Amino acid sequence: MAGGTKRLPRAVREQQMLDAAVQVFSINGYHETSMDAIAAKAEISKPMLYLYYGSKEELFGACLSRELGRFIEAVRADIDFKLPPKDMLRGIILSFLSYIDANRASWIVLYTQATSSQAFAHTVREGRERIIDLVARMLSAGTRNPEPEADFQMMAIALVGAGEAVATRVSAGDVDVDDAAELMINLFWRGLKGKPAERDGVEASSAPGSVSAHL
Amino acid sequence: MAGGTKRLPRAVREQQMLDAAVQVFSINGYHETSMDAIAAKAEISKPMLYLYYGSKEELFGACLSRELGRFIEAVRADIDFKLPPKDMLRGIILSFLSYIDANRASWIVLYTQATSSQAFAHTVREGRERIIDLVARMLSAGTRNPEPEADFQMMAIALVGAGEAVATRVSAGDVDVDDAAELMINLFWRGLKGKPAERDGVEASSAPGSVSAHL
Amino acid sequence: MAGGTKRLPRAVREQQMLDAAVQVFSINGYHETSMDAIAAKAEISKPMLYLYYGSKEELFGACLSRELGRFIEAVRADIDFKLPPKDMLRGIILSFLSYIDANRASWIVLYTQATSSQAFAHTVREGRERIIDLVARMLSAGTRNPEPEADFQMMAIALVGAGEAVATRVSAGDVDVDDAAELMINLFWRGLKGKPAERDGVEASSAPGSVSAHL
Amino acid sequence: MAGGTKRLPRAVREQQMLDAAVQVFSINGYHETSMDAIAAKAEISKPMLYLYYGSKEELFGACLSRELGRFIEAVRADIDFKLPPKDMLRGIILSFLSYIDANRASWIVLYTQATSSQAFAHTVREGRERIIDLVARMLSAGTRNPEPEADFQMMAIALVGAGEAVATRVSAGDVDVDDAAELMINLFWRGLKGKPAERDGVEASSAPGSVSAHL
DNA sequence: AATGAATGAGCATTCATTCAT
DNA sequence: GATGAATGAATGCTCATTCAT
Repeated sequence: MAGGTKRLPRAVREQQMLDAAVQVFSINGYHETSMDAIAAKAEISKPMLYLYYGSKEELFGACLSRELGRFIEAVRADIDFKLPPKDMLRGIILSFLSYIDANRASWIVLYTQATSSQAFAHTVREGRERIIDLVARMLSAGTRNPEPEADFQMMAIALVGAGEAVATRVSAGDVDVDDAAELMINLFWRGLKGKPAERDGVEASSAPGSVSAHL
Repeated sequence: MAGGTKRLPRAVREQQMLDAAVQVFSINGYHETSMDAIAAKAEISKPMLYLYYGSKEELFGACLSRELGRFIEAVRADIDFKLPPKDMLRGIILSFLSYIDANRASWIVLYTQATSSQAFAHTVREGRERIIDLVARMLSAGTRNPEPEADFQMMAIALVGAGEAVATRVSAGDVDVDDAAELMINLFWRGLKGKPAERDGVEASSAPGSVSAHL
Repeated sequence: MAGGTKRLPRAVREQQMLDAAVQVFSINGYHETSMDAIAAKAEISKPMLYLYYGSKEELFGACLSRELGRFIEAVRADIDFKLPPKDMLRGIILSFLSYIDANRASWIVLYTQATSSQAFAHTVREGRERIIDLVARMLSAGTRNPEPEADFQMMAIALVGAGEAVATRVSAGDVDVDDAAELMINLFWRGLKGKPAERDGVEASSAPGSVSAHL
Repeated sequence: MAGGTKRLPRAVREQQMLDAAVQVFSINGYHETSMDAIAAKAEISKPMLYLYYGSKEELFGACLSRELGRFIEAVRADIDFKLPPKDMLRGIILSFLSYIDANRASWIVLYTQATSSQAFAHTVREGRERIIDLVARMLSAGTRNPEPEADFQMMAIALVGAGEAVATRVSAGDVDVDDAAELMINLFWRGLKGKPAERDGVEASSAPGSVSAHL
């Protein structure tokens, strides 16, 4: 009734399939999703899926790549290396969380799914690495001292990890993006020692009410 | 005739099975692991597995619970709420990372696996929540001001997320536990504004060479 | 109703399966036969087939081997190298044709099937080679002169080829085993030059009525 | 736009397709060959195949017929019923083996393939029958006595069977055509009783060195 | 208490075949 | 005349799960 037996150009079908696949995979997970289900969702026949993507694994890989690419692009595009450090940090955190908030179903779950099967561990790891590198570069850009490269990398890992965790809550609808972002910014900017009520400006590490004073 | 058919007390059998299951699950993942493989590893018959655990899902759930419990217990046991804030932070981070370092195969992979299937999302979320609560309470313990409960919760989420990300690297053997711990402590304690290089003592937020000065 | 859910020892089931498989394969051919069909015929479930034989190919291979073995054994057992040459020839031809006559469905068709898929060409070739060697040895045993080995081999190939062709007719019910055997014996014994009509004893190559006299 | 879409006269296309089909079928076998593969080899689209031949089965049938026809024609053309019997025999054997030797890929394999699927058993049987009739007629032509028709038929079956077996070796490159032909001629001409070193002329059934003396 | 034997149900994958252009 | 796009229908194979012993 809806779609049916339309003759579509290759490129269109590809996206149609990927859209359906991302959707179904993200709901049921990789293993629990059958090619039948994807075909049904895409309103095409199973052979088409195989014709275009070869196998379930490759199809998932294609989903992963597309989503990964979009995500990284979105984050990268929002970074302005000319801004002051803190604003850069704010920018990347907001970008990160916002993207995921706007693409919950697809991204987080795909991301989650992908980590479970060794077959995709590689792809995900690579994708995450790119984000981490981005963040590490940002950290590195904020300083002139030759801090050890490895340290920035490690910090980036922690930051991104924190971001993912918070993002998961965001995507689950548990928390508000802006609140979460603000909190992360403060947390990472001045640490637990100087925290957190102060929204900005006053950076007194000994400000009254700071957690650090007591923690 | 004789071989293999030992009559073991229930409790022993249970652990024997769980040990085998954890091991196989952690290597191959939940879906890629067959009950046959587990039975073989445990050197018992499949019906035994079903007799004791009812289903694959329940068996995995049992693995998850046991490992989760051990992990949380290990971390909790290492926290001393009477220590000064920073030492508490150091303690929990070290405890967290050390445990995972020592139990890589089992824990991280199980953890990873568990997140992929909706069936276990609940259990994992619950387990993580307990850790987060622990951390949140720790944060809360460090202050007297009535900071909003939710903020501590959020911070804890970020902290634990960072911890998990770093732990993954630790368990992969990519980084050294102590180095990672030190870096996290500094990062979280004084934030990016503060200088990570300094190992301790000197907490000057304006110390030369601090990342914060430039980032 | 008939077989059902009996618990049979491994060895029995194996034969039961092989019997069914040989039967179905021989009727429909390798490719046209589905594992479902075999399972149905054997009155067991498909997983059993896989448990016992691993794959369709292996199952067919097992059929092939069993039938091949039986056939070769039957022929070999009937050869008496102490008999006079012509009697040996008669013996092997009769044995060959009789076996096939008595096991039509299974053997010939299997034989035919097997040649079609490259996967089994090897096995069949090997089996045929054993028969050919047997025949070649028989030929060789009848002479003292050092005829070139290769010549006996070649002759054996021709003989066996003729045997297979005739056997196909026998198994198709087109001709009578004894008539066919007699004719082959005469043909091969004295060649086209000799008279095929004579049943025995009189071997006069110039006997009136011999084909050779005129062909 | 330009490439590949040549408008060819029907007859040419038909041969082009058949050539491709024969080639692919002979390499991979009937079942293992997909229409896609044939279309690709013929450098046309699949619908063309269906337009011209209706179905895979019919296409294969067409291949079979063409090759069968060529083969029979080749053999028939080489028979000269006016030659003396033995020369006729020599002629047909040489013709038979030579044709196959020169057309290995196509013929033997097609032949082999065809026998496996019941769908073509008929066609092949018919083709073989024509060869057998040819040979039977030749045998019959060599004699004046009214031997039972059936006996010539039977002998022809054996002869052709032997021929096929030897031909298979020839086509496999295992043996030389001329050697094989010479051996077959001798074998069939004077039988095992009077054999085989003597190339010709001397037909003494008791010639020294003959297998017959001892076999 | 313990297991070898057995299966229902499902899933990825492949083709021969056909429209719509 | 020629084809890219599309599919219905099978089929091999696996696995969680359960009896009968």
